[in-house]
Amino acid sequence: VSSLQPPLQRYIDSLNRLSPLAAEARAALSNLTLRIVRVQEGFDLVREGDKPAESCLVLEGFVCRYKIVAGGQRQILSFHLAGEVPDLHSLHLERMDHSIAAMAPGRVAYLPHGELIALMHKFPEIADAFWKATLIDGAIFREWIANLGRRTALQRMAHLFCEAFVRMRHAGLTDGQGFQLPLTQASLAEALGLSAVHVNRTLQQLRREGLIESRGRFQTILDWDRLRRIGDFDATYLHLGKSGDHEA
Amino acid sequence: VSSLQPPLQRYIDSLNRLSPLAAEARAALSNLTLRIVRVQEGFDLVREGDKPAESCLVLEGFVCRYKIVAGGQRQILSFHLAGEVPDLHSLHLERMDHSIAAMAPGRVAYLPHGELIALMHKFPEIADAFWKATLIDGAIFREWIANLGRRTALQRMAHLFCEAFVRMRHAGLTDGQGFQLPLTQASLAEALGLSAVHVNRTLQQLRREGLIESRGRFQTILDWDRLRRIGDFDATYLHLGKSGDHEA
DNA sequence: CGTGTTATTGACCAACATCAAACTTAGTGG
DNA sequence: CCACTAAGTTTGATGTTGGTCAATAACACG
Repeated sequence: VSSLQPPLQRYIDSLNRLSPLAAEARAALSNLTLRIVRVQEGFDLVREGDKPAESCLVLEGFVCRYKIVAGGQRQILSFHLAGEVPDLHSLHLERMDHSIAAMAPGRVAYLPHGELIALMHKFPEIADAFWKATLIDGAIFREWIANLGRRTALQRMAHLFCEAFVRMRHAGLTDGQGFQLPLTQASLAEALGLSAVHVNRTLQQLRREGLIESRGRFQTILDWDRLRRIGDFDATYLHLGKSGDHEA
Repeated sequence: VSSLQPPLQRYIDSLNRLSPLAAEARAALSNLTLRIVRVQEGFDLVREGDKPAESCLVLEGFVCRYKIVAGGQRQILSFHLAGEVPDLHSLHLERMDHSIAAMAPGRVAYLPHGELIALMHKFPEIADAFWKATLIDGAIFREWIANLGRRTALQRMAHLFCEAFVRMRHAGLTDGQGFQLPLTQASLAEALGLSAVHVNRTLQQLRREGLIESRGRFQTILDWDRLRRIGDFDATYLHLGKSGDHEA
């Protein structure tokens, strides 16, 4: 429907970094049919139990995957920026085992599975890149398991800020040491396995210690090196290539 | 090197269930070169930081993936039975972001990446099955994130027992409601993000309430239905096909 | 300006960790 | 077959982290 969606271009570039794509492959990707939807904060792009026939590319905004557990509480599983496809796995896994929600107003493009599959058959490099993208997803999940299982609140939060910063910087969404994190403290709590109150206190501690600064939802990292050490953060698991680490 | 390794056969069967394989594809898989290694408990099959040129198939025993965090503590990320390949992802992710260790004496077969890649080129169904296997891995990680983030010690443990039981039953490793779980309470603690002492107490609670029975490392599930409810367990995420749920 | 959401604070509580010791079990060598 | 040992399990006492509840303050938006 549309050409020249910059986030689609970013997605193609990121695939190309994972597995070099021929020019025709890139062209074919940029001609995918996009069903574009504008989303409000809180809108579920996909729901647990669905059997989707499309995957979604985030065009604008900020998206998370989550599960609801017994007591009705929510656990956030991952965050996704513009230019990412959070549910590529639904190509192969019929039924969604979690939901995907917008954390901020934005736009997403649904990509038909049929076309994606056709592209993979035609261009094996695309299949490789898709697979590799889902593997990196898995690597991030593993790091989150370690984060939730073995780190204190302060460490977890520091780690999350490090991951957010590195990923946003890689996507060109940072402004120096600052970046927009469109999350309420309650959502942060759902990602970190903490209560909202404790998130508030932990955040204050990070600020008190001069590690970060918050101006509304805009966060600035004041002492990257110490933040990284506290959060026990090592960007290897993001598999971003050379730019894995960071100089303040 | 060897023919007729039953665990290899089981692995091929499980791939075949994920994506139907032609007879020649199955034959080709069964002719893979196997570098068989006998492992002691505690042995690292693969180490974080490695750039492996092989993936490993568990032939016998019980294996886990883990990460070491800042304080030197270990977080277990997943368990793997005989007939599973815990590090298929290393086909595409150059550097290991975690380690894999034997939790019990056993045997593993290392499969050369080169041969696996050749098979994927020759038989696209194999590539599909491999990919899908790694996606299921990811689904299990997601459930573990929810488990660690939002459930109490008792719920987590119940959930882990449910997952272990269902997976083992699916692999034909159960004896009625019983199964061998070759884990110390300390390892259980490393999987559940708890202390060993608290694992002990929680285990006692499960026993006191008539949910499970432990005879050494042999566990018997006494009240599946209640255990499942307590652990908030729904086998969908295991993507095992029809036999997802269970009748006591 | 209201009005609803989000952030912050305080008081109190529960879950789980830590430490240290005793007890049990499974191996091992004599 | 027994004694010895090391690993794993169990227990008790105590400490800490983080949760819960409830109220207030700060924003954001129409």
